[in-house]
Amino acid sequence: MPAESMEELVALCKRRGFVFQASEIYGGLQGIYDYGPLGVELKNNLKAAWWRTMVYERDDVEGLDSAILTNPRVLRYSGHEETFSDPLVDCRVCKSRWRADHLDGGGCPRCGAQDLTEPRPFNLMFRTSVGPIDDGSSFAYLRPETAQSIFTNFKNVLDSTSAKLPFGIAQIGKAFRNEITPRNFVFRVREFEQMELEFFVEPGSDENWHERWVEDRLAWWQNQGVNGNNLQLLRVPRDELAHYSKATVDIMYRFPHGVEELEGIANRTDFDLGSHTKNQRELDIAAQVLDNADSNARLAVRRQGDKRWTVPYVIEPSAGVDRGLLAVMNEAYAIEKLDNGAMRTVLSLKPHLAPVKTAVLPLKRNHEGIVAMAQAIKSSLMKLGLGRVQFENTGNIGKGYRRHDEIGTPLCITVDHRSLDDDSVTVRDRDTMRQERVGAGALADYVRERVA
RNA sequence: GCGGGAAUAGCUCAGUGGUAGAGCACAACCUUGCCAAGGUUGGGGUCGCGGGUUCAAAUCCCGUUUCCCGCUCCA
Repeated sequence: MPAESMEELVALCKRRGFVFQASEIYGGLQGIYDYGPLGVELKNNLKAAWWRTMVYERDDVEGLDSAILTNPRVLRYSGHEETFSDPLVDCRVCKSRWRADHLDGGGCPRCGAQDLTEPRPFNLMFRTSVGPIDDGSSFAYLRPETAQSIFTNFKNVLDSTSAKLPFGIAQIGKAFRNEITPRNFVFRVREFEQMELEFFVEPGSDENWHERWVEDRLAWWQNQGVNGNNLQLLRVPRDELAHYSKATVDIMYRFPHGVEELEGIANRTDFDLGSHTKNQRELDIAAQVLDNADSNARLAVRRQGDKRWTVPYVIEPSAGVDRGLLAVMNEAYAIEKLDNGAMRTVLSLKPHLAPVKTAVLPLKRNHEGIVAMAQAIKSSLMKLGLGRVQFENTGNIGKGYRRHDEIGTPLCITVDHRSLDDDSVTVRDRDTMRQERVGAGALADYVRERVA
């Protein structure tokens, strides 16, 4: 049962330390958020799951971690300087906002009024000055997507790994967009994190690969605990496609605020490599690209047989980390009525995503023997390297369970009087609330099987 | 950026011009010992921020920031 509203999730995130408003003590900053102690664990786990699937479990993908500050030329030839800078005008009569380049000069398209504001450039890309002198002569953009630096590193990766088509380059990292309206918690924010794969294929095989990636990505989200009923595919209409795209399929998720994009899988054709390559005229580039006199690299592969240079097509599965976190949290969230009539909030996250893997609770708070044994078990579990193990000495076992239900801890291990006699503990399952008696010696395997 | 709503303790809220409150949560101790238990005690708020009106402002006025809801963008 997902949350009824975004507010419920926001409240839980704040209360338990998943997500905070950035710069909060100074009034915050619109569309910017910080991840707290549990949020960073959940986010890291989600990213690790993506990396495992996209890089470790394949032999045709390499990883990359490139810089955020980007030479403006990259974003000029990528088309971002052109398309990410929209002059906007406001209608003073009906208060609507329009892109100046979409107006035909006949006034406001809605009410026809001529009382429009002057077009104001609205740059969706952040820029910052580089070097000690801030006179605008030397600046860099904060990348608006992680994709471009994958393209600009195409030759580096190709030359250093002997990759052959089809192959991909994966990257997880921050990107920045000066959104007009940040909204809906961490759904649309100005500083966000992307998980992007650029998968390079032979032209002509692109449509097949596109379909395959859509299926793979849909399956992946379900493996993260997202119910397939809350996912749907949207084939983006031709007139709404991004400037680089031949076809895009969005994976839409039923967020608390509505059905919106969780991941986009685009067929970027040879637009990007074509845009960034030198000697464009010698290559057979299908996409319309800017003449490029600045690039010093040929971003193409040479076919073995006829020795022709080919600019690969690119299939791009591009997912939002923050949105993903919101989705898996929302899916896991439930408020349940217990047999005794009390309520509990439970976050039934998949164990591999849970911020805390196990909690160890002494049944009696001030009992030296029980507390010492619980602490010993905590350190031994910690050494398994499965993730966070928390020692929870609340003095009230029920409260401890409630707390760990709410943050999604899959297993709670309780040390009681009997533990001191027979060296066993009870392990309580988050979802069923059932307990099992486990010998301390068998605990490591028991836990490993269930939370790894 | 425009229009509408909101902001008081960690949370949920009460408090309509006169010395900031409750419940829950949190901390300590006692009791209990497997699903938010009981008792005692305690910490915590310049009422989002800035200005104005007033003898006096959480309260009235103006501005501002952030969040939420509608218009534009999209991972």
